[in-house]
Amino acid sequence: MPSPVQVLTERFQSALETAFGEEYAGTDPVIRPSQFADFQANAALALAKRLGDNPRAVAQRIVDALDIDDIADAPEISGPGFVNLRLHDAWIAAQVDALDARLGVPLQQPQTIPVDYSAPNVAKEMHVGHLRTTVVGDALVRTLEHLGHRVIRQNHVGDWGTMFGMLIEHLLDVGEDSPEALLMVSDPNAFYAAANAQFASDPEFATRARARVVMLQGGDEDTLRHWHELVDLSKQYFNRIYATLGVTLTDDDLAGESTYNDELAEICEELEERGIATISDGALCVFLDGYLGREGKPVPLIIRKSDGGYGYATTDLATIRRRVRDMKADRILYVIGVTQALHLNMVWDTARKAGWLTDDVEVVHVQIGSVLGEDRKLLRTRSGKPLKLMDLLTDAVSTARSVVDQARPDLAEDVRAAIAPQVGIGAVKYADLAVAHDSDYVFDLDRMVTLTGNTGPYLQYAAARIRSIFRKAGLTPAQADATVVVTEPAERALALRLLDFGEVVLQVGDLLEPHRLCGYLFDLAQLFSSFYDECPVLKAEGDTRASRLALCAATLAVLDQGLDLLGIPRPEQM
RNA sequence: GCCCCCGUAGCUCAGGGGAUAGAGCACCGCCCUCCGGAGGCGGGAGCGUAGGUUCGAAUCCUACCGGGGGCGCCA
Repeated sequence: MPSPVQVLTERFQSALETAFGEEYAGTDPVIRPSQFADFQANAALALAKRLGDNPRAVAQRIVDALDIDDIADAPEISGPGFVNLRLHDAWIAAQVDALDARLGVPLQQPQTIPVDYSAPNVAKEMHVGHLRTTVVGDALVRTLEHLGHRVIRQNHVGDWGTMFGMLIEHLLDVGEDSPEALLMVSDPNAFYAAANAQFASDPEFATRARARVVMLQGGDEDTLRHWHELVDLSKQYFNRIYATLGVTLTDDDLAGESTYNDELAEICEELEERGIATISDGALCVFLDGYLGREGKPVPLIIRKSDGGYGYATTDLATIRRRVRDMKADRILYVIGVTQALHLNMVWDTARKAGWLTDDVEVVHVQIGSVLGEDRKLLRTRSGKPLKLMDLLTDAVSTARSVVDQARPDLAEDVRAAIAPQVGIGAVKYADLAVAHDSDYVFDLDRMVTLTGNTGPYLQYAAARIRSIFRKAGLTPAQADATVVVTEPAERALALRLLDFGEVVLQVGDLLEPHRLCGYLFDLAQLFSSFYDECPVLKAEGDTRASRLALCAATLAVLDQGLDLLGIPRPEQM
C-alpha cells in the first residue's frame, strides 16, 4: 500500500516524462505537505530554468500531462508555480480500508546491518549516556528489522583491560559468592571502588593485581575462569537493566572487546608492515592527513601502546574488519556518543587505508548527544556523582506511580502498580527518542511523565483510550473492519495522516532518526483527539458508527505499531 | 591553536531549498452539561550577526560572535 506521497510522485513522474521527455522521468516532483491543500508539487519552479520557460507555464504543462482524476480534484496552480493537490475523500477512505497488517510500511531491499549500541563496561554502572545509546539503538534496530533488513546487534561491552587484574584479585579476596561479590550485580561501581581502594592502599594487593593482568593476557586457565565469573556477574547486571528497560539485547548479542583479542597483534603487524602505522615515542601509531591537534601536531591513532598493550582503537579496527569481511555488512551503524566522533573517523579512515573498509559499505556514526541536568551540565546527582541508572529508572517509576494514582484513583491498587513501570519507563525512553539523537537535552522527569504534550504517557494514554472505546463497544479492534467513509473534516484529517505512517517509518530507517516517528505519532494522537472530540463514535449510528470504529481501529493499530518500533510499552488501560 | 556539534517563542524542542517558520508547556481571553477533557477556539512573542549561492535560505557555503565537546599511550 504505497503512501499518498509515493502515489503522487509516480503520477507526476509519468507526467514529467510525457510533458518533457524521457530524461525527465526520474526527476523528483518535490511533493510536500501544503498549507493550502493536502499536498503540493514544487517541481515546476526548479525545472523552469532548465526548460527555459516560466515556472507557471511549466506547471501548466505538467498539469496538462497529469493523470490523477481518479484520486484527486483538478490540480490548481498557484503562486509562482506550485501545483496544489486535494485528494478525493473517497480515495483517502479507500486507502485506509486497504491498510493491511503492515500498515503501509514497505519491505525494503534487505541489507545486512550490524548495529553497535549500548556498550556498557563490566564492573561499572551504566549511566545516562548508556541509557540513550541503548534506547535509541534499540529503536533503530526494531525499525530496521521491521523494514526487512538483517540486523546484527553488536553489544560492544568493555570486558577486557588492565583493570581486570585488580578486579579478579578483589573477587578472590572477597569470595566468589560473597555479598561483596554480588555488588557486581546490584551496584557495580561499589565493587569497582572497593577494588580500586585496595589497589591504592595495599602494595601487596597491587603487586598481585599486576601479576594477574599478565596471567590473564597469557591465557592462564584459572585466571580466565575468574574473569568469566566477573563477566557473568556483569551480564546479570546488564540484563537486569535491559529487562527493566524492555530492550531487545540478549547474551547472544554480546560482542565484547575480549572477542577481538586474537586479532589485535595481527592487525598491528599488518599495518606496520604496510607502512600505514609507525612507531612514535614507543607506541605504534597511525598518522592520517587532515588530523591536527594542539599546536598543529598530527594526531595519532594509537594502536599499540608503548607497553605493548592494545587500546580501543585497535579493537574498533577489528570490529570493522569483522563486520565487513565476515558479516558482509552493507551498512554499519555505531550508536555512540558524539564525543567519539574524532576517534571513529580516524578508525574508519585507517580501515579504508588498509582496505578493510570499502566504498560499497556505508558506515554511520549515529551521534548520541549528552543528557544534561537543570544546570545544563552533564546530569549528575546532587552530590556531583554520576547518576546510577537503576536509581533513575526507579525514580521514573515512582513518579509515574503518583501520576497514575492521581489520574486513575478508580483503578485497583495492583492494577496501578502494574501500570506505573510501563508509564515510567515509557516516559524516559520516549524522552530519549523524541529529540534529535545528536542534540543534548535537559533531563526533566516531571515533564516526561505528564499526560499532556509530546510525551510517552500521552501516546500510551491515546492508545489506551481507544482500547477502552472497543471494550465499551464490546468489539475487538479486528472486528471493526467496516468500510471507512470520510465526511467530517476531523475524520478526513485523521484518515489522511494515517496514510503517512509507512513513509515516516521509511524515513526513520533511512535517516536513522527515531524522533521523526515520535513527532508523527504525537501528531496522529492529537488528530485523533480532535476527531474524537468532534465526531461521536459510540453514540453514532449505523454505517457512520461502524466507519468511525474502523478509523479508531486503524489509529490504534498505527499507534501500537509505532510505539512498538520505538520500544515503548503499551498499557491496556491507564 | 586545530577539528566536531550546536545557537529557532519566556521554557523544552520540531522544521528532508519552497508560499504567512510550528508544537508542547507557561501566560491572557472566550467556549463546550464531555463516549474517560490527552477538551475546543483566539492572542502576544522567535530563526546569534554579516555576507554569498539561488527565482526562492531557518535549511547550502564563508567569516565572525556565543555555548558545548574532542585533540598521544583510559575506553
